[in-house]
Amino acid sequence: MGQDLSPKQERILRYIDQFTEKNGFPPTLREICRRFRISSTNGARYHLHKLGEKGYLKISRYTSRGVTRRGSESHSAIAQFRMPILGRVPAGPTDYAAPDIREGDVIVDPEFFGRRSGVDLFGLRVKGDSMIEAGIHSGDVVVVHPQPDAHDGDVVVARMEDEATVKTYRRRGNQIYLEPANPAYQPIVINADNPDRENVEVVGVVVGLIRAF
Amino acid sequence: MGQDLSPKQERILRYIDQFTEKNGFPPTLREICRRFRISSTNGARYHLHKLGEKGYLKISRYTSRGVTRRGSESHSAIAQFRMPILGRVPAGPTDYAAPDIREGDVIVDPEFFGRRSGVDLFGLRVKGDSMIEAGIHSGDVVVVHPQPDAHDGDVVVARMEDEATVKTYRRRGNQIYLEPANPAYQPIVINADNPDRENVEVVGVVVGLIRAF
DNA sequence: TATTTTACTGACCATCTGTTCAGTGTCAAG
DNA sequence: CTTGACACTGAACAGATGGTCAGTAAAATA
Repeated sequence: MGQDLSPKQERILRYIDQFTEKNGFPPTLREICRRFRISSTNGARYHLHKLGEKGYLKISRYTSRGVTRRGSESHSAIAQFRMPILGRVPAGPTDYAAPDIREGDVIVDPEFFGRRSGVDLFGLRVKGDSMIEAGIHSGDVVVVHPQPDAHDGDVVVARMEDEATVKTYRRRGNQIYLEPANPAYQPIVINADNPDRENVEVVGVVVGLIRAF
Repeated sequence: MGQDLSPKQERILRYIDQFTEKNGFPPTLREICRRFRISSTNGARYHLHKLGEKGYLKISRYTSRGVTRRGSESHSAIAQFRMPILGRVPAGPTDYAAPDIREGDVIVDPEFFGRRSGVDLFGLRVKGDSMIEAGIHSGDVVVVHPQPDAHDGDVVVARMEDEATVKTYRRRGNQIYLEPANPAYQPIVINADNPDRENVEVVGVVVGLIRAF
């Protein structure tokens, strides 16, 4: 890939990268025109839409500066995200803003964990050895995407009463099992018809793990 | 710092972060107004200029979407480090630049792994299950600090012949053991007086681990 | 109690922005 | 010579955008 671009298109793409990196926002049509001595906005527009068709740019319609990088290299895009590490499970649905339970921050790369953006990810420090056979040890930080449901086999963070646990989510018929990866612990059963029972709630899905030795 | 902001100002700052992360460009005055139910652009403008004065935002005059983060970004720029992920152990001492074995990049936070700088860290994708009891699974990426020696108990990356393995480093008298964390595998013994023997070499110490689910 | 600060409203303006349309010159292939 | 793709020009337009001004209601401060 990259061979399907004309020299000018490649230069324009580079300019958009540079401009965005330098200013924090993409250029307007007219800013591109000035840079490349194109006297009509439609000239720049022509190239941007070509680049859009080829998958190198995303163009938001009727949106000023609505031209952003897409695709393979993904280098100069700001992939980093400052993720809060929490000591215990957050109270509200996604309201992890409470600073009293914030242990610190880590910079993570959402792309590594298969997400385009890291906006609502949070880290949770694991206590206990209930998931030791899944390679999740006490002291590890799991990267959590908050969501109230999960797929069969997902590793999830669940809240029971006031405690948080990391478990594997299993669905068998209308029964939901939260299975620990440790034979010393018992799985938790939730009736799918009435998930509120037993005061168990899926907080989110574990999308990653980081550990410091 | 951070205490000099009103709750609303903090929320607006968070919104700008989230919007920019999601869309690739900052919001307009009116987009901020809509989000916070402010009916006048001057209401949003008022807050943005407060945030600008306090150094949290840079505001480009007469520029659409000309509002960008300051401060937290420069803070995170120091901590962030783009670490190469390698598919196999590098050949030379710290010569991991060879692009043919570079699998990709991740952005990591060296501080999380207890290092002030991440300049020479590299990632290594683990194959095999020799360290499964230490919570290191096949497919995990270990964060390696290249160095030829280690302390007793360190998890290290060692090269034997052409293969790389992750092992626990143990020193007993003048004997060095590289112990797998899997009873199915045998420990490797190195004579401390002559480490070159048996063609075994410590490549570096594992300082961290990252895993995508 | 009086004054200042905070956080806006509402109206309006000049300019900026993306979009559209009807053409134009260049160049290579048929 | 003709056709068609490419890379534009030039003009016009509706709506979006940042900026300005005068005023206000509530809260904090003196």
